[in-house]
Amino acid sequence: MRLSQSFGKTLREAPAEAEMASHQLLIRANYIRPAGAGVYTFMPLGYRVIRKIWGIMAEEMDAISGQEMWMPNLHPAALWQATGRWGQMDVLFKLKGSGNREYALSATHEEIVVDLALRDIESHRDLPRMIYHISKKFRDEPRPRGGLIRLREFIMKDAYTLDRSEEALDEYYPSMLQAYFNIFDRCGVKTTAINADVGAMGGKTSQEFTVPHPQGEDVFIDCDNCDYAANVEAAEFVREGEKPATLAELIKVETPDCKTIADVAAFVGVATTQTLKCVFYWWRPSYVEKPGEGRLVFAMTRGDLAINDTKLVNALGGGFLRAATEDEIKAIDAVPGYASAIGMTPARDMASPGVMIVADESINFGGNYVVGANEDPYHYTGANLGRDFEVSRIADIAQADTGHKCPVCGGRIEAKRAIEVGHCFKLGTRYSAAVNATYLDENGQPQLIYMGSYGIGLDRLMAVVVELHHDKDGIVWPDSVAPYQVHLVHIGKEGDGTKEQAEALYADLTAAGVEVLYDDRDGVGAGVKFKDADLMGIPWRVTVSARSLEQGGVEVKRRSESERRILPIEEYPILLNPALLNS
RNA sequence: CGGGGCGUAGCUCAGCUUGGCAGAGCGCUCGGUUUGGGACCGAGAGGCCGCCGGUUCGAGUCCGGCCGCCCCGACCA
Repeated sequence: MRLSQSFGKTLREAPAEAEMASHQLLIRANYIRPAGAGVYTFMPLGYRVIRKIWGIMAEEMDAISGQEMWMPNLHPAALWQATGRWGQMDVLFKLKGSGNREYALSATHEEIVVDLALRDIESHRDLPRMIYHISKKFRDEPRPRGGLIRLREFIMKDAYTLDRSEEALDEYYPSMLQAYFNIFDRCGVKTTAINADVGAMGGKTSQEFTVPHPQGEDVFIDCDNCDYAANVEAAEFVREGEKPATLAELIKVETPDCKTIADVAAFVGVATTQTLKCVFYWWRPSYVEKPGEGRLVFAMTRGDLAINDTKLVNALGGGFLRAATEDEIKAIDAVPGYASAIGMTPARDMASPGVMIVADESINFGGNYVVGANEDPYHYTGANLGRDFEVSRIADIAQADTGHKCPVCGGRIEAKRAIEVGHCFKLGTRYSAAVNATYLDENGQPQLIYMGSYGIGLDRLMAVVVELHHDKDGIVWPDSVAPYQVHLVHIGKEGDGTKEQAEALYADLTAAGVEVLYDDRDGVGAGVKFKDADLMGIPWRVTVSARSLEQGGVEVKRRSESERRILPIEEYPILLNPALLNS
């Protein structure tokens, strides 16, 4: 490609709204252009990177028996209604065609795949199968961010497995995880696979591939001593603390202006571990709230810990939570800021009357707590579970955080931010059951198909590659995903013979199949060309100039290194295989 | 959806406090010089100052509403 003919140009300054390095550099270096919030055009260079990543993914998927196909992005509403997600997935873009036909834009493709399975999988002989495709996803994200990190329209590789049984799925699953590691390794991205909550995707297990990054939107827990790692939504930790040897007397004390745990602990003179924190939620079974549906949930944990909403939902067996309103809290005679379970009748389960009180395990690792008196402005001291109040159930609902004890080795864990680049789900029969997608087993009996789904965001991965591979001057692409291998730079003036040499080299390299970006621009200073080359980040820079020719050849420089060397012209065929230059 | 910030030339930004001719640098066009790290001289083009309404003799500037974009949070299938 001749730079003199390329569409678009590099920018000296990044648009003001770009904050992340990848966002700034990809725009400045002419890889992407914004069309709106979370919507980008891939310029010629950017599209070449996407195609490189695409190729790596296709190779790795094919290597584990994947079959590449191409699924639609316009989804008839009926498919989404069949799985129950039409009314549940809030980020689903919906649109109407003529005659009131309704469609969804592809937010994901489980619906398409399970419909295919329904039609085309008939016998156990048709299983197992692994299919995948790379195409656009559309999600009405409330807040796109970070350039290509979080988009409303993005490119995803998603693979789907169809198996006879859970065991068959379990057996295949590790090869998918390995393929994922291979893909990320080949792209120059070191990932950590962590156990994550499955969320509303359904299913039972999921592994999230993350890259630690300060501007990531995921928080995960990492042990500094062993390899335990998990998303905070699923991370376990060891509660520390002791029950008191003797129970103190329950005493009501006046605590003016003490609305927070820290206030109360300081006022009464105890550690926050000797307090109980109470948070009120409104639980409902479906995403869309319906009048008269749902109930209040009273969540409690030791005062030094925070409640994790996802863990709480899981402890309740599913559903959705929002913060309870003041009226809903008052309806059970609790006083916000001074609430406790004292005097309340806990519900036995979600269907029973009383107050649904869920306490974190941590309350068993302490006692003689300071708790609210359900009266403004009073607290009790010396409160103890069993003697002074009861709960509906005790579960793991507190969020793991930095400094907590590792559940595996007993070391200390740390909360870190990360960017999620891939996710593998064992879906089980969540979707096949919804549409009754079955196969006939050896005995002629219909059995539900076991599914798995496995996604990687290509554009997000591209951004992460840049986050990990750049310096002050620009991008430094790994060879594997670089849009071109050689950035050929011509410097010289009319009639000094340099142009002819550069043109000849360009022709030879191109004819030999080397991917060359050729800066043939006339009247552009050497400084500009070098700055652009650094910005664009192509692995090898080859300069043809009067100076290099005087020194006997062309100058070769690796983007990632500062060393430049002269390669004699007669040895130029070595450039036909740039990998040789590494030796 | 809550909090904060921003919207003026392709990009970065001044001008708004205190209403009075629409500005700079970079980029772009033309001519010339230059040619190893974002060069120089000269001449140009380029604007619904986000949109709508209000106040005013007069609004980029003041007031109200809306839209868009960015950041934090919520959400994140």
